[in-house]
Amino acid sequence: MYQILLVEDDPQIREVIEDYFSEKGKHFLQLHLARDGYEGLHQIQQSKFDLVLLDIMMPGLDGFALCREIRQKSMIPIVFLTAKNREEDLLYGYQIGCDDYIVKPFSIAALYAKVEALLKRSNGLMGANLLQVGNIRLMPATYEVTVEGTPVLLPPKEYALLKFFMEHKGQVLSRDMILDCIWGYSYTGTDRVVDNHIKKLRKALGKSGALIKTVITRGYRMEEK
Amino acid sequence: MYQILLVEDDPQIREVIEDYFSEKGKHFLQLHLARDGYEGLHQIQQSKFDLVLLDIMMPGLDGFALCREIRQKSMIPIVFLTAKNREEDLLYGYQIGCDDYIVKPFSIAALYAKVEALLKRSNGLMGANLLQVGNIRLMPATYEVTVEGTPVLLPPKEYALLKFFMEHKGQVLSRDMILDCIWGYSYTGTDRVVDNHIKKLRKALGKSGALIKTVITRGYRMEEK
DNA sequence: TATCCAAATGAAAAATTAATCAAAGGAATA
DNA sequence: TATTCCTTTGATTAATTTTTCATTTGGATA
Repeated sequence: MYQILLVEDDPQIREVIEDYFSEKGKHFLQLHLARDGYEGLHQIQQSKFDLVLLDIMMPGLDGFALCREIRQKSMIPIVFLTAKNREEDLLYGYQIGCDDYIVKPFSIAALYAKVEALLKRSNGLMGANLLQVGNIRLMPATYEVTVEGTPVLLPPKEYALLKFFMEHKGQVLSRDMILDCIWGYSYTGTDRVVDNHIKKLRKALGKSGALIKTVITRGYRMEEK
Repeated sequence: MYQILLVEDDPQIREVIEDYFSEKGKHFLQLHLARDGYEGLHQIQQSKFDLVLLDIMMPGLDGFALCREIRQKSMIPIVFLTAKNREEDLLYGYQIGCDDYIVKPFSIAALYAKVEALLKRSNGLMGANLLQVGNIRLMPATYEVTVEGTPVLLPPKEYALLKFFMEHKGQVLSRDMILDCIWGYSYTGTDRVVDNHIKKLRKALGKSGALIKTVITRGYRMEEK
């Protein structure tokens, strides 16, 4: 039984979603409600969820802030519910790691379908805190990495690098950012280190190493695929 | 020019942040330093700031106290810098009105990105985050460019050129102006470079390349539509 | 309209800049 | 101590930027 959390301040929307989900997904999922960001945060700290539906505009702690909070420690799928077609907001949402969004006024059926798809996708993968890109898999809990099913042993820096890339697949990551995040801001050496570790990582990943593309003058990017 | 105040007792962190911000944001923001809560409070009473970075743990007046103090009269964005993952602290931080926080040891790049995003958002400038002309779209945050939905990878100069045109669509931009803005005042070469990059850019944009018109003897202009 | 000149285009070579790679010394770890 | 890993270095390769120049286009003028 999947546990879903809906964080939404509009009681009417809460009710509509609850009705639909509890009917359609009664053998499949269970919807929990939070009336604002703080309540949502509290619930997330209390229990485990498989997916979170987040309204962006809420008094107090808004959807973005809550999303960042969640992303500090979890990769569970997050879907933003956003009023209006504010693409700028969505862009920001993607930057901080949202998985999808849906624009109000939306069709409940569409939302349900989205949720179902995300759950299936993350089933046994992300849900169990597992990162997957292409046929590279990384288990943060055990530090295990497999490529096409066969285990690959990575030294710490390469592992951290791979994890960082997988956590931010699709994004261009500058050498500066990589250095800050993996080496720490007190690191003073040259940024050729990054190149070299990228090289080693690509080699270690075999064919899948090609998923890490170089974006000249800007850094590197892992293909979403 | 945005005015940022950093209140932090650790000289090393102050220095690292100052260095990074004064380099990265030199055309954009100005960082002011305070060594403790009292100094911070004093500065805030003296001048206007657009954003405050607050260390939580400081001798004397701590970050929370200072935040409450600031919130008495101002809603400017406040970002906490907090050691360790002390969630109770953070929760309390949100309650007294902080906008975001970042956990030490943090990535300077991440902090910078956060600050930039908050400044833009609080200034309603976030809309300027997605440029669209015809069916060309450019996302400054991710360097992504799409034409009719399909991604186009542009080399740095071409990207900068396109961005410049999209930011000034409809205007005739002289080669001099383009050189000054993209190549910089110190560039001394010929202005045929512009022509050539225009040529490559048009080619890269396919049919949409025709949106960049040449205005003979005056320069180039991007059609608004 | 024909002619001329100035300006813009396009292709390709040259120069510059960035990324890759291998090797070796140093540091950390077992 | 032995081993593995990290970092630096510099040579090599790749990509991008700039220049050059022949060709084409546009606009003014006779």
